[in-house]
Amino acid sequence: MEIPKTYNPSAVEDKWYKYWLDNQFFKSTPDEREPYTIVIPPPNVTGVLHMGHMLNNTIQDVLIRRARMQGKNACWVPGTDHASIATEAKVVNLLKEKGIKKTDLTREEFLKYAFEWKEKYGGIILEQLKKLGASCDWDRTRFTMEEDMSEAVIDVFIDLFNKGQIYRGVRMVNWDPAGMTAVSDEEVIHKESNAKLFYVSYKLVNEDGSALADGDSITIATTRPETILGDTAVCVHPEDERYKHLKGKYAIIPFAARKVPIIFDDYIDMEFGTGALKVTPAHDINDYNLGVKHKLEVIDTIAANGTMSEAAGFYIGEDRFAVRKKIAKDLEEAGHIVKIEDIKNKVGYSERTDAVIEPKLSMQWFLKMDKISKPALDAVLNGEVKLIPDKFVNTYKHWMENVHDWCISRQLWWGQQIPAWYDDKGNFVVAKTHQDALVKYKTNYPDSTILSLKQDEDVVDTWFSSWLWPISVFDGFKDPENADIKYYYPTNDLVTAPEILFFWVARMIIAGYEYRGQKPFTNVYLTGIVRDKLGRKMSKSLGNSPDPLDLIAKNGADAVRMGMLLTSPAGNDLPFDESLIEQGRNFNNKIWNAFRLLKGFEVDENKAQPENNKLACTWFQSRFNQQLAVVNDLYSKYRMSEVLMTTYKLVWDDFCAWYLEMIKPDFVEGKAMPIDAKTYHQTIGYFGNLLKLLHPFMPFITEELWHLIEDRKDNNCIIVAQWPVEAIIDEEILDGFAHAFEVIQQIRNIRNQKGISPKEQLQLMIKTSAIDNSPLNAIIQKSANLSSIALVNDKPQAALNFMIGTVEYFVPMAQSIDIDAEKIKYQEELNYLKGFLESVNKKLSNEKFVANAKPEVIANERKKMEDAETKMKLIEEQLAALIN
RNA sequence: GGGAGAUUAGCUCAGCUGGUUCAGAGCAUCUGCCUUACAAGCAGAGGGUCACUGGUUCGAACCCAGUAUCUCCCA
Repeated sequence: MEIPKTYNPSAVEDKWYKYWLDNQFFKSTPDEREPYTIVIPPPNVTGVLHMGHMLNNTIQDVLIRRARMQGKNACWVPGTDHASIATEAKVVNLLKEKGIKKTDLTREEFLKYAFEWKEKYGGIILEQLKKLGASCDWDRTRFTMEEDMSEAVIDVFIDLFNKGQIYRGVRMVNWDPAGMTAVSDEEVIHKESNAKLFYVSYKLVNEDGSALADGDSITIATTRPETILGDTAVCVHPEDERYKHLKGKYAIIPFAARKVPIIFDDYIDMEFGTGALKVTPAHDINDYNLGVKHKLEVIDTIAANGTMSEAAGFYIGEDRFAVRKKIAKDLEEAGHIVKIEDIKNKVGYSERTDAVIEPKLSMQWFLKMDKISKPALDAVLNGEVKLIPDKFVNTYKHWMENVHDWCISRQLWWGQQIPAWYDDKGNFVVAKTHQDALVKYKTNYPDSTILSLKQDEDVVDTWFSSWLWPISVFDGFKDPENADIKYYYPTNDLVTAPEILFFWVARMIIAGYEYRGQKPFTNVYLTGIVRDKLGRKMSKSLGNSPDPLDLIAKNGADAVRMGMLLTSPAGNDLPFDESLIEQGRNFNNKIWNAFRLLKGFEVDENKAQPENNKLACTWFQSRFNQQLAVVNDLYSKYRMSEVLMTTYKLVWDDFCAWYLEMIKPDFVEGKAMPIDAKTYHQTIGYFGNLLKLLHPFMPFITEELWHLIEDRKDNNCIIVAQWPVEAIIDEEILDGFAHAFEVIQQIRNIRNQKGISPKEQLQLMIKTSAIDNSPLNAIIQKSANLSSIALVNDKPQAALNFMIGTVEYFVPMAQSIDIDAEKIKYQEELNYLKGFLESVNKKLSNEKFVANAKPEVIANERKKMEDAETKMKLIEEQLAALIN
């Protein structure tokens, strides 16, 4: 059968994925082996696979596959989260297209639509992960809104409420007028934008309303004139000379004609604007704080949907941004505008709907964070939970030490409904069911005759369910002593993006200690953000992200996986370029062709193993073991791209370029000689070991070749093959070959410079007294295509020379040798060595160096000196010979 | 405004506790090759004032201070 010259992944990948599934290689159940567990960061149920997922899940799959090969019981739990805001927005839009308004539906009807939507589209992203090769235990797939997981969320809410950790309160929240819900601080994206700064004059009056004698107005600066109608004070700095005389005076709000006090507070930045700030406690967090401090009236002039409310008194029902323009014009006409400046400021946008966030006072549920977060802070500081890279520890610490209470309610239907039950007077109890609530209510309010309570309309934040993920995927709430949770928890590694270090990772650690008394995972590997060439984050909205599935279809999953991991050190951004995938594809092809070579060998079972091949085998064995140790060490440090690069070079350079060339049989009269059986079988063994090292990165091609290179039984798959065991490294052999390779490279270099074809045989002479490198001479002879290697005492006539270490080599040349060029070469070398020797001598003659440096450092300097002197002597001899 | 991090070859990155002939890797580039596994390849080569300015030290890419630029987080 003819083996194609290039590797074709598309035929291979689906076949093996199905084979792995059919043989249940991804499946995990508790047993006596050591567990190795990863819970997936559940992708958003509305999501489709993007480059960030690719990176993230490839890393998880690499870790899982390696652990599996190490004989651990590897369990990767997949699933999705319900993403309240995003999903509800999707469903609302879908209904709108059908002509159905959300407000016309009951909660139950709406949820029915939402679940239908989830059933239809919610699993897409998981199917896409399969194309990538993700070896998740799909039987364990979970969803944050499924019944058991939701029950856990409600139980946790009730528990925390009973512990006094959850409270209800009025707070300034980030209101998303499009989503009609509060969002957390972390879900607000601040963007720089161009704005206008309006300078507006307010009339000043005395307490009794009479005009002031001197000057009659104060000018404030604001970017939000539409909030003027909610102003309840004007604030200036107590030290500000311009305004000191206004103590006890009042300002009149335009249009509203309200009389509000001039207050004094050193919060004010005297430099900004006019140094006078209009105070709108209902619509700005800082103003709100001022309002609390100075006991100001709060007038909420903007309604939930972003239009002016009744309380505004003017422009009622009109959108806030329309009103901004309108009121500016009206103020202008009324003579209140002093000037308008262009400025840049930061405006908050909702991560989910992209609407401009409106700070708004509203009644929300909060989780107190001060006490509950303490163990989670300690765990990271004392290294019980490791962040990789550890530079994130600082960020984590800073956040956890300044943590705000967590606003956990959302004004949505898609999510777990808050288990709080109200009577018509606003009294409430927290309970799991209506029945429980009534019982509790009777106890708390024995005088009430009420027969039914109304459940809170809101749901909890999605993170309030996903923070339980590492516990709830193993049913650790429903059945805290079950076999799964006891076996798999705490999990080992979590792989996620730094963006959600706080809203998810920190909170999972908190929940872990609160509910299991244990960390949820040991290592948190924080990936970078995948960016395009211009440094922009790859996102659907920018349209700068290639479709991962197209990339897979075009290049194969193995090539894409490799491309993703080639340049992605933990925590650093990954500037993605399709050429990286090309490199992955080329590498696949290289491996494929190594296989073709091996498969093409004719094996002679009776032929004895030649010395050359025996040596080559010994060398490769040691080289492999040496690099295996490096790889294992790099894995332990989670340096994935370095693992990959090390393996890449081991395969390409050491195995293909050196080893295979050494053992490749000669051609005699146009026909390849057979290879001896021993070398052949050893080589197949090495190739298998290399495939194992590659498997976590390139699962498909390695599985394919695993089966093509040898006949194996059905269950003998590389996915479950044993990871190679570290073995002895013969340093002497490695050094000897390193030296031999240098000699070969020098000879090839000479060929290149002199334009001598690789086919033309050359001679090599080695100056004796040098080390006896003879066992490797045969190898050098073959790889450099030499007719002979001879030992000589003196430099032969008409020969080029080079030095490796302190050994001199000569290559006789039929061609004339440019003596001047040779002289210059020697002279340059000599000059370099002179300078080098000088610097070494300077060190050694420095008393302080000799006194302070470590003994081995000094010994090293001495050796450097000696080596340099020997070399210089040799070069001087050669120079002298040339001149004669 | 506050905090964190970064700056090393054309690009993307390593460089541990300051000391090995210490300035490295991959890609890209250049030169020569379609040599019987692979041109998605082979052989070889050239690229750097380690952002800048000072300091500490016998010795600095590495430690310290300042400056510049960039990124991220928070307000």
